[in-house]
Amino acid sequence: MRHNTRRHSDIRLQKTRGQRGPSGQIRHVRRGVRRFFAGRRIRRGDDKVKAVNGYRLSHSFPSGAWEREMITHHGFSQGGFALTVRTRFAPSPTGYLHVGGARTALFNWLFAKRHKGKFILRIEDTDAARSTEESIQAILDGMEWLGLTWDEGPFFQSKMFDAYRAHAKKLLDAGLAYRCYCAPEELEARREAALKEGRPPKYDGRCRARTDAPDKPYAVRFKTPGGGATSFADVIKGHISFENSAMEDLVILRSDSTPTYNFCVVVDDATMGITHVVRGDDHINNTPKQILIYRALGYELPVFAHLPMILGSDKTRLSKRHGATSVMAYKEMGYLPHSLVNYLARLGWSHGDQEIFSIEELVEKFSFENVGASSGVFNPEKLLWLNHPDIKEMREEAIAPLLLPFLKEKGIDAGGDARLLAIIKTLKERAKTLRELSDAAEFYFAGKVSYDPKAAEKFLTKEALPLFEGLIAGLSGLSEFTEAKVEEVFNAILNANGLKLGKLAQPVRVALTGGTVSPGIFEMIAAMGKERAVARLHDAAAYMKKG
RNA sequence: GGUCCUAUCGUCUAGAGGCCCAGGACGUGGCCCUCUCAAGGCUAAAACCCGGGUUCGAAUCCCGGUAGGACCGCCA
Repeated sequence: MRHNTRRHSDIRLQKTRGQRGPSGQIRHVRRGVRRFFAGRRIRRGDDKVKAVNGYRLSHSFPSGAWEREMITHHGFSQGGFALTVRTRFAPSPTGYLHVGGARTALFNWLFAKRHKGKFILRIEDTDAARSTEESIQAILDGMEWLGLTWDEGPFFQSKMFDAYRAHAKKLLDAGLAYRCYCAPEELEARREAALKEGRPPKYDGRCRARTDAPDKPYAVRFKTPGGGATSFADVIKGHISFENSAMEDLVILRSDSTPTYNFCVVVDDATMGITHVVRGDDHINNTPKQILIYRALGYELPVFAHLPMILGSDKTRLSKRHGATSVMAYKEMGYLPHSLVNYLARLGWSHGDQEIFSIEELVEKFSFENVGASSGVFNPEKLLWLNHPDIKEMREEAIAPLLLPFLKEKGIDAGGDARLLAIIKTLKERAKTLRELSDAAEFYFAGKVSYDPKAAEKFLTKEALPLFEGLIAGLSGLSEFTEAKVEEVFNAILNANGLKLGKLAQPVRVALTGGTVSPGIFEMIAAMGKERAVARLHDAAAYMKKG
């Protein structure tokens, strides 16, 4: 049953368990539950009071608002002492860092930075068969390129098996878990049969009451409570509740005694002191299981924030079909890390009408309150649009080292070229990516210009020959080869012949670049340098005479 | 099939019961500027999933549909 929770805005948080803060110390802050509930369609049960992440929601707050930040910053105040926010990114090393993972990492990072907390990197490599060294490196590279530096780690789950086993033993000893001797093949057969008959494919718990201990390999299963519900207040999605009866007794230790995901996550997040678990909303269904384990282990719950997924253009989960999904692929396409970060931040999060943010602004303004609950489509065109101002506003000195590898791919070694900065200056305003910039720069370095046939036919005509001769003479005579001086030479010729700039600029453009598209004619000539410009004009003049 | 999540222009979003016959941005069309191409400026087309309810008043709150997505492993 759904409630109009907005009307019940007299809701407060009370501490019900844990040691983090005395009850009754909740400040009133203006931006409270109204928005939280308004946009989130929070559901609440019929009962007036619900336990939520160790707090209770109840209808008694006199000020009529609820401290939203209390959930967001859960664990903040402890008798006046600030506890630091600790977030983590926990990828499994089975491939490269993709944009979805990068966004999850970014939001974790942003939240930690925003609250001067710690951001932790943890590699979830319990599946030895699928985890690879290359993947680990690829993820690290991607994070580093994006500037998502971590304060602790990387930690590897594969090195912490003892801790998981110890925790499992604790549950076993407490009677909160049990040994399951069912063979995997047997379970698989039962699952298929259940699916076939339309029954939920849930483990029937047949080993739960077992008192014998056969000399067979066994898995350890967690005892899920048969009744009741497990609910939590997600900072992004609102109140979420699951019936315990729908959950099965999940395996926490495999028969080879390696731990499983849902168990490791809890043990790690709890022992690493993670205060805010920020991850994709594909984990929502895992959350109640994890909460149950937290409780069984006697650990305090973190705050959960489930980010909506990133979809492809056809609104299905983003995958290679939709184009590049690897973060490093964007580096290779000539994007700047800031653009990707800016784009990813804006995909799901917003701050009024603002589109462009510096990293500092992002850190300053980020809040889960402004993260939308619905999934978003990855739009490469908008990312491209964002990259443009980044390149435009970057100093030539900063662009140069990034551009060199792209030029090198074309066989151009511009490292020692004194003209490089001037060349970049002419190009950067009109390049959306570094790759585009390197493409556009190619003509500057070419040994000989090859003319686009159509352009040559239209512009490199006999009529233009006298103008070229005048230009060659004028440019050759310049002692100072600057943009302004070049322009003076042009103007003199234009005035003497009563022509508009277009009449001269286009033929010259073809002569110098081979095509009809280039930076402004004066800046381009100046950047090219006298020697090369004059030589190309000579070549063009010779071509005109022939043809 | 079960569970959970979600729903405003093609896309990202603003929206906190009246400031909304819905604002911004990308993309698209037009015009201006102009030595080409971009950029820039102006401008146009373009959305509240449907049905009930609450209310003097609903994009907004409630209920029900519908649609999309995710998850249902001894994967993570």
